[in-house]
Amino acid sequence: MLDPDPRFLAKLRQQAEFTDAELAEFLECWETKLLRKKDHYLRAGDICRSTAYVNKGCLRRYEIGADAKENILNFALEDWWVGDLESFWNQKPGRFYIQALEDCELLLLSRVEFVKACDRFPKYKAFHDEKMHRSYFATLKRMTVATSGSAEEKYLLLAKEQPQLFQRVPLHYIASYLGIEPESLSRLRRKLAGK
Amino acid sequence: MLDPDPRFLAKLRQQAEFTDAELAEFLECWETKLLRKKDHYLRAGDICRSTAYVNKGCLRRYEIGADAKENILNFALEDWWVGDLESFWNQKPGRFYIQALEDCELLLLSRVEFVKACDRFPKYKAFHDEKMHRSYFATLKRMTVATSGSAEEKYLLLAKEQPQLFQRVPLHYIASYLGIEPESLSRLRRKLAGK
DNA sequence: CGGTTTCCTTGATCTAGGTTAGGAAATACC
DNA sequence: GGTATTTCCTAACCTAGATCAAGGAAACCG
Repeated sequence: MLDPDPRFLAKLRQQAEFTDAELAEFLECWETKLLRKKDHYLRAGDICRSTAYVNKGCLRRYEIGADAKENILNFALEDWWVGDLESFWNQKPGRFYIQALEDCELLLLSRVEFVKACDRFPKYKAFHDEKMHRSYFATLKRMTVATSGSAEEKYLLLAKEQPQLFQRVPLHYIASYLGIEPESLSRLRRKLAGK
Repeated sequence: MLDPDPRFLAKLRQQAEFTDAELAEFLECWETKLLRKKDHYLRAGDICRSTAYVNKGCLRRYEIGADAKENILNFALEDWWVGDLESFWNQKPGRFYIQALEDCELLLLSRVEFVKACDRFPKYKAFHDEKMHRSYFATLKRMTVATSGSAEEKYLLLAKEQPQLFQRVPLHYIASYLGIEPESLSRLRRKLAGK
């Protein structure tokens, strides 16, 4: 049934300090969700009703700006968490889209089960809070990168930090993530290749 | 001695649900810190050892990028909180500078007292967590604004949302916040004034 | 009070990246 | 197997904002 990535279990054992017995009980609350390429896990206006772990596949999170352009905030590969934490937190409609770029397998814990689990396993609540903090700090760092420096710097940084993305994500999505047009990315790559 | 803004007390009473007796005890742990214009409350490399409330004055939070340029992340007026949450959280050196733009009066709760207070008043811990979440969600929103749209759009948005800033903060700092050069801001304002 | 910063503006020039308009290779679809 | 769509690239031109250079006004300081 549920067939979690070993890293999923390792995290719960190490970071949330679950025992094997607790883990077995906890996993009962989770369910598997399959997404076909291009399916959306979440759309703007939806309320995020579960926390999700990427067991298999690759997704992108984006929003649509006032100018009707898609603006990619991040990609999620295996062993990442996806969702709209704000919407999940306050159960109000969010503004993000989360879409599968490949066929995906997500592990879901519904909001209801999440609340129960936080109650039953305080260690899990602490684990989730910690995740939220890390996510906050990562966003702050990302903001620094996004607002300062040239497209070239941002490209080189991404190439260094997440080279796997280039094997799995079309370049025009990478361009959107970098905040430039596909044409500019193409030019940039040609320039860098010629060096 | 401690002479908090009424809004400071109101927040603790309403959001943290402190009783008057608890409040009196809690306030004992706080201290006042005065900053002269241009003094720094925090510098890159410092460990943030207190959580601070702006009782009076105006500050800017900025970082210095790889290109040695100052990059302003936000301003803080009265009734805002300032600090480096990441550094305060994990007690490691941070990368932000926080500087007084006017003579300021801050109310500080040291890290040590903070930990005690979280223990003694779980409601305060919840209040602080909630603040942290709001701060996270605000950063996410700010990221959207910062990475999409023209300088003009960002300027008009700021003028609408924080008009008080223009009375108290030099324009070249506003320019830095908007991610443009002072010259560009000057030209932009002339263009808008002529309309 | 005069001198030095700090702050704002203006003009001329430059450039990264946007825009527009193709067109070819790779994939998916019937 | 052939058509349609998606993905990726190229080239010519354009624009927002950076950069460089200069000057003036206000605030601050001895």
